[in-house]
Amino acid sequence: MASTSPIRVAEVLRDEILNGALVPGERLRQEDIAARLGASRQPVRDALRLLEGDGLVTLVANSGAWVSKLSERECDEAYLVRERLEPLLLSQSLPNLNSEQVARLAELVGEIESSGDIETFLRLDREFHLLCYAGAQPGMLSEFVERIWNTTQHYRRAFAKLSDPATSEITHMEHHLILDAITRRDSVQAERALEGHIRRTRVTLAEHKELFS
Amino acid sequence: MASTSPIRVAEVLRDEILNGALVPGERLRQEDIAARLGASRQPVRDALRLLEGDGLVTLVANSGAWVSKLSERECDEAYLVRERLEPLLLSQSLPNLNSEQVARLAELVGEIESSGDIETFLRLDREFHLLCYAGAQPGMLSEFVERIWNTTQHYRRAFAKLSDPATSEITHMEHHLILDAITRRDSVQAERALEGHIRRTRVTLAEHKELFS
DNA sequence: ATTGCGGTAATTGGATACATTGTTTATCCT
DNA sequence: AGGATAAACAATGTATCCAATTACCGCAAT
Repeated sequence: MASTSPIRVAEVLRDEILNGALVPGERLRQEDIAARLGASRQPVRDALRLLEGDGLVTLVANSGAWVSKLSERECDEAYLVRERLEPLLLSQSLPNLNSEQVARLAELVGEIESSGDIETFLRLDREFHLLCYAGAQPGMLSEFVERIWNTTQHYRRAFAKLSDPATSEITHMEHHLILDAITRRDSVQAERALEGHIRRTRVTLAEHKELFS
Repeated sequence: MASTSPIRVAEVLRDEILNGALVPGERLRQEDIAARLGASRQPVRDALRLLEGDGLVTLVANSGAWVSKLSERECDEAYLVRERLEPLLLSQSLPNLNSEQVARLAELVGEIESSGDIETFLRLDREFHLLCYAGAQPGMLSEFVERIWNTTQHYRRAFAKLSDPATSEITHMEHHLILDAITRRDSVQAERALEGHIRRTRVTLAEHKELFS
C-alpha cells in the first residue's frame, strides 16, 4: 500500500524540522511547500494538520503555519515529563531487549563518546535512547516519548553546541551506568540511572536561558 | 475570530465520542458527516485529522476513519501513564489553586458521592480531576493528560456501569484524601493519594477483561 | 514623526469535480 | 458448486477554483 501525499509531505517536513533545515518560528507557506514537493495545496494542508498533531507545527486559523517554538518553561516541562515517562517505558522494554540490541547499545555508548561533531552526537544519542525502549510495545507511551524527542530536537542541538567537556563527560558516564543496569537486567537501577540522567540534563539546560531568545 | 469549519466539526464529533453517541470501532464516513453537519468534505477531512491527532479517531489511508478502540493492554498503559503524569500535573497546579477552586473541589467530592446515575458520576468525576489541575500552565503535560482522559472515556463509562458499591466507596474515600491534602496544600501527600487512586483503579480495571471484547 | 484608517494584496478556507483505490458483485470456467 | 477473474460501485485522495480573512501598505490627520 503506497502512502498518500499528506503522509509523504509530512515526512519530508518532519525530517527538515528535525535536521535543522527548518527552524522554530519559521513560516511554512502552503503554496511554497506544494510547489517544492510537487503536490497540490490540499495534501499539504493535510500534512500540516498531521504535523500539528505531532506538536511540530503551529497552525493559526486564517493566518498560516509555523514551525513550533518551545519556551524555556515548556522545555523544562518536557524534561519533567521525560523524567516520569522514559523510566516507565524502559521498564516495559527491558524484559524484551534481545542480546543484539544490548550489544548495539554498548557500541552506541562507545560511539557517542568518540563522536566528533554535534550532528553525529545528536543522531547517536537519539538512537541510544530510543533503542533502550525498543523492547516495549508501540502505544501511547512510546508515542508521547517520541513526540517529546521531536519537539525538543532543536533545543537539544543548540544545547549540545555549547556544552562544555565536563558536562559531556558526565553524560558519557551516565550512559555507561544506564547500559550497565540494562546489561545486568536490573530494571530498578536502569530506571533510576535514566531518571537521573534526564533530570541532570534538565537542570543543566535551565542554566542556559539564552537558548530561548 | 470565528472558528473555522474543521474545528467546529471536530468539536461536534469529539463531544459525540465522549458522550457515547459514537462508540469505539464505529465507522465515520466523510460524506455522512459532511451532510449531517452542513459542510463540504474538505473540512470534514481536516476535522478527522485533528481528531486523529487527539487519538480519538483512527484514519486508514484509502479506506476510511473509525472511532478509535483501546485494547486492554493499551488501557492499562494509559493508566500507567496517568500514574506518572497526573501527580506531576497536580504538583504544578496546587500552588496556584485559589480558594474558590478548592471550595468547588469540596462540593464536587460531595456531589460525586451522592450522584445517582452513571453519566452524572462520569461528568463530576472528570470535573473533579481536571479542576485539580486547573492551576497549572497549559502545555504538553496537560495536553497529554487531557488526551488520556478522552481516549479512555468510553472504557471509564463501561467500568462505572459495572462497579460494585464497595469499589465506589473506596473511590469516594480516595477523593476525600486527595481533597484533604489539597486543602492543606500538602503537595507530596496529594500526589501520593492521587497516584494511589489511579493505580487502584488500574488494578481493579484489570479484573474486567470483558470490557475489551 | 507617529498613529489611525481604508483599501488592496496575499494567503488560507471551503466547495466541487475528477482521479485513484479498495471492496463487492457478477460472470465464467473447471 | 466452488474458485478465479473482471467489472461495477463506493469511498477516499487530490486538483482547481472561488470565497473569506488577515496582514500590509499608503495616505491623511494630529
